[in-house]
Amino acid sequence: MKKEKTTIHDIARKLNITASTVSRALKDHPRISMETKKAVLKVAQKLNYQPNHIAAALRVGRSNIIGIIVPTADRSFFSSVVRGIEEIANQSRYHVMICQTYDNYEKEVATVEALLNARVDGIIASHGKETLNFDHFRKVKERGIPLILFDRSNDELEVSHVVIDDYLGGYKATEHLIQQGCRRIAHFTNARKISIYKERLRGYREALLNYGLPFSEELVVESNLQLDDGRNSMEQLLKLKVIPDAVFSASAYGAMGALQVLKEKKISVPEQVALVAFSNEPFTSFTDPALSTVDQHSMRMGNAAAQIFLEEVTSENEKFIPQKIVLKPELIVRASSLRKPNES
Amino acid sequence: MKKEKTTIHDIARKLNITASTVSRALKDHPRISMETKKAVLKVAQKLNYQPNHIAAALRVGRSNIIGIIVPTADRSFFSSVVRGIEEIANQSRYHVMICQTYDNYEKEVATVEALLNARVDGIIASHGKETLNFDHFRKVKERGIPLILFDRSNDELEVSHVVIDDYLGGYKATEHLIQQGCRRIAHFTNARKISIYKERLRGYREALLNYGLPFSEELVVESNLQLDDGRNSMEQLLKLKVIPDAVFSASAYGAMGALQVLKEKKISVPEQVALVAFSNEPFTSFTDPALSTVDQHSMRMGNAAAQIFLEEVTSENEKFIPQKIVLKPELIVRASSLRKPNES
DNA sequence: CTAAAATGGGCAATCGATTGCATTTTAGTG
DNA sequence: CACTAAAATGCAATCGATTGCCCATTTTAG
Repeated sequence: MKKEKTTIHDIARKLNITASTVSRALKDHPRISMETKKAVLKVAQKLNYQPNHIAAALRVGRSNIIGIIVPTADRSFFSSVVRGIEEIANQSRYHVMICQTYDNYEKEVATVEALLNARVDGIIASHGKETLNFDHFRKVKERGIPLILFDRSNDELEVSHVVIDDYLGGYKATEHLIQQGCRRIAHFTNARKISIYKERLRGYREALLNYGLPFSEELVVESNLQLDDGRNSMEQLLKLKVIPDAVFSASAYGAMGALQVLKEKKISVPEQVALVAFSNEPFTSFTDPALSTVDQHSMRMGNAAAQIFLEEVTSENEKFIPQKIVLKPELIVRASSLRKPNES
Repeated sequence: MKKEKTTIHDIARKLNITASTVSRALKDHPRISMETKKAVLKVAQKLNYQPNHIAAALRVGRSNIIGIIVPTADRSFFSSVVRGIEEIANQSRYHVMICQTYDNYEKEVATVEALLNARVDGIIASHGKETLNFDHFRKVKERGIPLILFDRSNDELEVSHVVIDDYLGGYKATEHLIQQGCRRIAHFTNARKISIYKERLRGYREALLNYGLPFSEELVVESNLQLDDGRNSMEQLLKLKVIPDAVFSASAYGAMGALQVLKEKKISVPEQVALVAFSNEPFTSFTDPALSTVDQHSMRMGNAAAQIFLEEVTSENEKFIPQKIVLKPELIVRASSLRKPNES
């Protein structure tokens, strides 16, 4: 394999000018004549010149890469956020580098380290469920590089973040169930008390309260919210003296598990037990009945995060005041919670 | 924001030695005494030294980054492959940079360019559906950097690739349906004739032939294989004088669309129409009935691709002979095609 | 017709780590 | 104690692009 690497020096030599001129010509610097620019461009073309961004990055101290850290890229929510980020970032000639932590704390710390060493210009992250210690993120700020958290976030950290109003989402979901006539609504929440789940729970609780319904501990089931957890939680609920007439799950997978169990036991959904889930994953519209969900406007979340990054990176020198953007979630009503079709 | 950047020179100064020694000490070079190494490590720690990989990359000409190009990261198949790649790559201190093309040709070309300029050490890619011209990939090889294609690939290109035996997958799926008693099996294929779909179709055809069933053009429906396409294709099939008693869809989403239509029309699955789909996306086990699928061993595919990369990158100088790895797909039988439960 | 301004480029340092080769230090041997 | 091999470290060039500052022509203005 021949790796004929063309550099600006090669171009310069060919034209009997210096590398500086070539560099400027390529960047359309005003101090270079049209003639020279054209000549340079032509030779660059002929020699198949490819700029070495590494060299440039070293010199100017910027890599034009945004590091993105997500627990996993295969959840529609996260990949949509990434897409939202790319949409904005690409317009400003930034590229993204996506890293997955698989919700593993060590891997998350290592990833931050790696991105820092790769000299990314900023990091947009959603931390894992295990993450309780945020020193690694603090380090990012100390190094003076923009950090934006999304979805899952942490208030102690003085960084920008864009989240959705989990409280409102929880409230809306619960209120909807109440309006559908449900009176004994259960809730699946995460055992790990990260804020998004606490907020969803709070919304659930407030809604009950507002509508004069009792809040009952036995109806709140903690788990990891995966499919099997949802199954177990549902089975647990079915053992109660009085079973619930609705379940609001803080995750789509959890709701899916519940749905499976209900179908296996021939309990009709939504007539006997109505279901609403957080996270509008695509598969939720494929189930039978289709799951009502709380949509998180993931794409918009990515847009917002990227936008903040751009602002933050340009206002570099001055002290940037961390921004906090809270998006409103949207309730998407599908068959799993629709008891009165006319009200839709 | 203070960006106190510690370099090896700072460490050197502190210890009255040279940067070379520090560099070697940090890399555990045998020519450096234990004492010095310890001292360097200590100071590095104290000064919170973070190596600048960009500088190193410029010098040694390697970035230790593998670029991954996928149409979209939010399909379970692709994200599993990525995970498989990471698994292997991380062990050898490589990081991955995931880029999505959204099946857009221009974006794919631009992405290759960007990765090349970012000086990645290798590219592992699955090209988009639109891609017919492979010059951008050819360029990668010309630059002497390893390129491995997976899943979707192209024979003209003399590069390594790891694919599954789409033919076998198509054959197995069809054979299974025949064994379940189906005699009039339809097939959803992609309108764009990329090889994976051609192979699946070929497998379907061979199976019919082998079992003495007629191949009928009217039973092969071309589309883009998304959810709505599946719906349309199914509706089209239902208009035939004699409707099929099974559908083998080349994509999971296509099968999902068909399933929806069948349920809406109260046509029982699998009794009246059995279904099998390619791609074992997680949601396929959530549907009702659960979809039988052909699993592509995505994680293993990623492992293999990364493995090839490593081999290729180490045998750098000698001419590397492109490897071709073909994985065997696995048929996962679920309710959507199980007419005789006992045979499972 | 001349000084000042504009125009077009060149020089050389720089970014931070790496590495072949040279040099110094240490240890070992007779 | 001198001498040499081995061990430990220093020197300086290098990777490729960028950029502040300086220099030489031209052009413009007065």
